[in-house]
Amino acid sequence: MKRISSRATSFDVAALAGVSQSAVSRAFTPGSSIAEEKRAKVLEAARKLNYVPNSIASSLTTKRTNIIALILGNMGNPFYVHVLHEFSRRLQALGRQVLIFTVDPGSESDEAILRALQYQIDGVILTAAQLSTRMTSLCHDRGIPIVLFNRYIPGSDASGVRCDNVGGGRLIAEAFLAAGAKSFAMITGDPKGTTSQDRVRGFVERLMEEGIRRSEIEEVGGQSSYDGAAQAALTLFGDRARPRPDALFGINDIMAMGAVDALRYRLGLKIPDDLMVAGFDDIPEARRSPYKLTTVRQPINQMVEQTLALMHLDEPDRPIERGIDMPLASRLIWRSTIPVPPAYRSDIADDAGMDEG
Amino acid sequence: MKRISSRATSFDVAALAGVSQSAVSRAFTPGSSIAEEKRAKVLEAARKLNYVPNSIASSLTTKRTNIIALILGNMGNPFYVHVLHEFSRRLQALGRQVLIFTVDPGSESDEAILRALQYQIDGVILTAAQLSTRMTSLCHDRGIPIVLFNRYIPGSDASGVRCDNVGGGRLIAEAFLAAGAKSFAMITGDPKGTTSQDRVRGFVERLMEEGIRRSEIEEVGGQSSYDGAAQAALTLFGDRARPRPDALFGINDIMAMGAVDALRYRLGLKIPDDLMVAGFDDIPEARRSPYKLTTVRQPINQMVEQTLALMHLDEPDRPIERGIDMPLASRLIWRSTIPVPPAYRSDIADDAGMDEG
DNA sequence: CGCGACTGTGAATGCGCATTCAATGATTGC
DNA sequence: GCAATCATTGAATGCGCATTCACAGTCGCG
Repeated sequence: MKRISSRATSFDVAALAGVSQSAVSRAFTPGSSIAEEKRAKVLEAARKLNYVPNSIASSLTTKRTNIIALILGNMGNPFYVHVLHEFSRRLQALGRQVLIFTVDPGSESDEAILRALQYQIDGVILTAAQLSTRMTSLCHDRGIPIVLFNRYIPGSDASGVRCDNVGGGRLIAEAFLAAGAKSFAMITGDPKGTTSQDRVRGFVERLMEEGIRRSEIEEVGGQSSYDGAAQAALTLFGDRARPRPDALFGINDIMAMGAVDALRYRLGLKIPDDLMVAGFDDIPEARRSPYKLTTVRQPINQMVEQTLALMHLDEPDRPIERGIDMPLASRLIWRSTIPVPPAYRSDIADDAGMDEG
Repeated sequence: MKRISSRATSFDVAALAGVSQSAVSRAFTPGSSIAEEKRAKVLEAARKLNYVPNSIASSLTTKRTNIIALILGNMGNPFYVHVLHEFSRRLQALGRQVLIFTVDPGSESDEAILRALQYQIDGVILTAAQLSTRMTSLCHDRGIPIVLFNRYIPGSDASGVRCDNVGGGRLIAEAFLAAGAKSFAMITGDPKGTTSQDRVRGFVERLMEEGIRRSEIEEVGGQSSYDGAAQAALTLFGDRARPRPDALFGINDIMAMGAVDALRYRLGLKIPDDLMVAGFDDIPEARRSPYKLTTVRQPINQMVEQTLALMHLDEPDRPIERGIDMPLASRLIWRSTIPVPPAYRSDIADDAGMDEG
């Protein structure tokens, strides 16, 4: 059998149903003017022919493909996997589909956007990747909304959705201080990403308010992955000669998890007895028994919701909002990697009943 | 600014370059007959106009969209996330993109395939979901290859790619037996999936060869997730009155991990001292220190490779191979959740240097 | 020097559908 | 009962591009 075989077209259906091609098109277009009886006849004929409307052809006239490009920079971080899942679910419910573009973490996404543009996508969601202003205007000039997820780009026209990373960093510092920590370390991620930068900034800012000098806060950058963080933890804490910081901030949960495992299993440290640790994101994995990570929760659902709102897919003619950046509130989740000070006892996370889904 | 704004077309470019629209088309089609000098002129004009070829329009004539549908049934299992990542990378390298369809685990994927068909995708990869034969022929009739990944459907025309799950189940049983286990339990997943069924079958088969009766092998089904398995582990082992099996087979790694954590942290059991555990898949997470799961490795790269080969995207006119099902060999990875018998000492996994990527 | 074999080119066509337009019959309001 | 509205309908058109076709130069080889 030939690969390009007989796919019935709307004309074929029209012929079988004894109506015009217009009628077939109307039968499949909700809200268009067609007699119920005729529509039934058309659908019946379509069924007989195994007719499936060609949405590629239709988007040629409608200018809408119902495809959203999702540019993913770091699938190794479960946070983005959950984001992907959530977008896929929500967009499918809205009659849209997600077209995936993966790029190397931290690298330019220009090439991916160019490819996306060829598919005439209705919108772009960008996670974990850089973006040139040229690409932003390329999209905007065509009326295609582009939303930066979990990041922003200073001076960029593109709108972004994120949580208050600076505030979250402060919350972590606050928690460490409340638990009595005196010396601090950080494992940071992509130095070009505003997300990592902001978390560091809030964290450091708060510590400096307590008279701690920036130079006293040890920092090691790693690849934004479990293994990268494990490596970084070893370089930070592996040297027995140096005094050991008693609080470690992992810039995101997956890195904090890598650090925790390295500290425990490679260096034999007890957490939080020898050393307290915090993460950021509150990915489902952070709740699991081996970790019980104290962390800052990102409001993923709200963030997804706001992203969809910014794209206003149902009102394609509305002008695109430029440069919007309203950080959502983040919240500290107390678990077991920081000793809980009495004042916070009532805040301890009750993870029972929370399903990973 | 209007949402539908000026996207330059090949005619605009042609006008600016002083050539025909055909020439523009040729300039962007590798291997077509056009003078190098003219091509340069066209590209220059295209650059000036920010022209991006409309691949939607072109696929109307070429009948190829370069889009592959990936139907995902269980994003909660990291195994499928790695699969997604791998397909995305490989397909992008081949100039294709992945369109995501998520369905509820274990549910029918017919509706998703119908939606995929509307996008005139060039191929379908199906993971973790059921499939009716009607959909298979719908795809095949249109010359669209459909490959079942990590499963097969008995009597179906669709080809599949998977590893030898029966053999893998046997390997697990073998390992338990070699380590001296006498009583056995299983936590199984989707009862409709051949993957779970086959692993169980191989496992049970091997045990029965040793004179163990099927009825002696305890079994609890759970949702195919970390939490589902944790729950199942509690119902299996939570009852102190009953004698405790000394070997537990988690039908995949994520479930084995859920079980391990529940056993350790909820029931205070030591692994492998009180109880040995094995998983299946060898996801990167299984290597991590808290788990060090003894498991069966699925050859993901080979499986992806074979899937692409079955779709032979570059030879669209070649007839589609029907009902192919050649299980790939799987391999036992010894880690720490089963005591390693002397005979297997040399097989212990050396995970150093293996990066999660 | 001459004729077939090529290469490069533009005009024209069609891919499958949504939409516009004008026409039809049906229904309503007064 | 008559004009005015309304709901349906099909023919025709165009979306942006690849491809076919016919034609004009070019080249090679005898």
